[in-house]
Amino acid sequence: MSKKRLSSTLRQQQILDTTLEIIAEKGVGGVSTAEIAQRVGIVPSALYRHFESKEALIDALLDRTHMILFENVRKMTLKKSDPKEDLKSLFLLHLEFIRKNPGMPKLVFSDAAVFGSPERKEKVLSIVKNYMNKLTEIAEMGRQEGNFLQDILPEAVAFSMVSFVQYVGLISNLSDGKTDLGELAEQAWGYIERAILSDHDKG
Amino acid sequence: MSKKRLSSTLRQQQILDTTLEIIAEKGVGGVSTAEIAQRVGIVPSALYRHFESKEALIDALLDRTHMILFENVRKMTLKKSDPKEDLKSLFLLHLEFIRKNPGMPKLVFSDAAVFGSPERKEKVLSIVKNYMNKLTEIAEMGRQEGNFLQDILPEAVAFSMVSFVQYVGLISNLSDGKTDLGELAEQAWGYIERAILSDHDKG
DNA sequence: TACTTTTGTGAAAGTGAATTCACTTTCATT
DNA sequence: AATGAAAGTGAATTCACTTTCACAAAAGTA
Repeated sequence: MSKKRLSSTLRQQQILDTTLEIIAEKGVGGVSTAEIAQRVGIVPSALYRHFESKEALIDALLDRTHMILFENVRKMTLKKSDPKEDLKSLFLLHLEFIRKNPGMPKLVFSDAAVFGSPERKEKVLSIVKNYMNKLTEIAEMGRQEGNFLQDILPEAVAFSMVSFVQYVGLISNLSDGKTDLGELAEQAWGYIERAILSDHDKG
Repeated sequence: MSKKRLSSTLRQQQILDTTLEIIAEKGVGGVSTAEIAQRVGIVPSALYRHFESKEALIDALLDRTHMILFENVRKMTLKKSDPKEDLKSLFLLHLEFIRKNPGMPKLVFSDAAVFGSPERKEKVLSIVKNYMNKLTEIAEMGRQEGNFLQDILPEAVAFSMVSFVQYVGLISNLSDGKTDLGELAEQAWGYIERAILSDHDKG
């Protein structure tokens, strides 16, 4: 009933936000125009003033997610103090991010992404690759600048991070938040650390 | 047209096989009674002679998958010759298995599993836990019997294996089989190996 | 062969969801 | 205030499913 009118650009962002929220709760498959509209406070058909179709909406969300993700990872840098702690804090930043934005990994790793149209898959693949490249780059920088990380495998950092996100996502979804993410992360980090850090970095 | 009648137990297995095939291609969300029936060579409504509903069919498939997976992992054992090679061959067995049964990880890690009913999630969680426990057990045995694997972290093996499956699955799906799984596995193994094997095992 | 049970068929009913469209309301601009 | 464009509404449409049901055909059994 609230005849609040919003400019299209604002409404669009609001719709995308809401959709990501629903994805966080129910996954991409759980998204319906009816629910988006209801949460936004408009009627389903009104969505079509802002997006051509539901698929286009998801694509737009993917694009926006790509940007945000890229922005976020761009800001991450190693502080080259204690390289080991540094790397760990990178992981924790990561964890913090997916905690605050639980919809993003669920969108990127969703069935809709994996089994979508070729264009959709292309899009998702480029997100993942881009992301991993950026992470690899960070690790590479850390290796060059720090005098401790000589034996690091930059690709291993990227690989581990992505695996990490997937794994944490899986477990926390399945166990309905009953699992302590912090603890899970600590544990996972323990394994990952060994893969990333070289012998003399460990002791 | 083919008025071939099959006993229910046979038909049931055939239906489950076909469904898993479709899942491998299109994901759980891509499964329809129409397509199952068509591939099996019967009419959609005939499916209801064998399963109460489509959901029940997926549940049955999950149960069967649980059994097969458990059987498979039960057969895996370390041969305690060269522990490093041994562990690697365990990974390769694993890879081989998911290559031959691409539907299984896609079913277990699907949105339908992750966002399904509480019972469904319970079921999937027990599959994953069971599986990881078994893997942990194997690694533990390897550590006790072999005289090289003293510094192994059994849980790290399980963790790495699951991450591995997820990661390989993701990349191979997204890149449409254009990625060489063998190569990807080699690379991933390189990272994982470092996480699992202790210092003196590496050299 | 006759009878019963089981499996398969085809049409139809029921569902839920995306999308279209003619119409209305709001807002900015003049 | 008048006008036009943009945003919102509600009803209707379409579509792809799943599921039900009465009937037919096959297999098993006596």
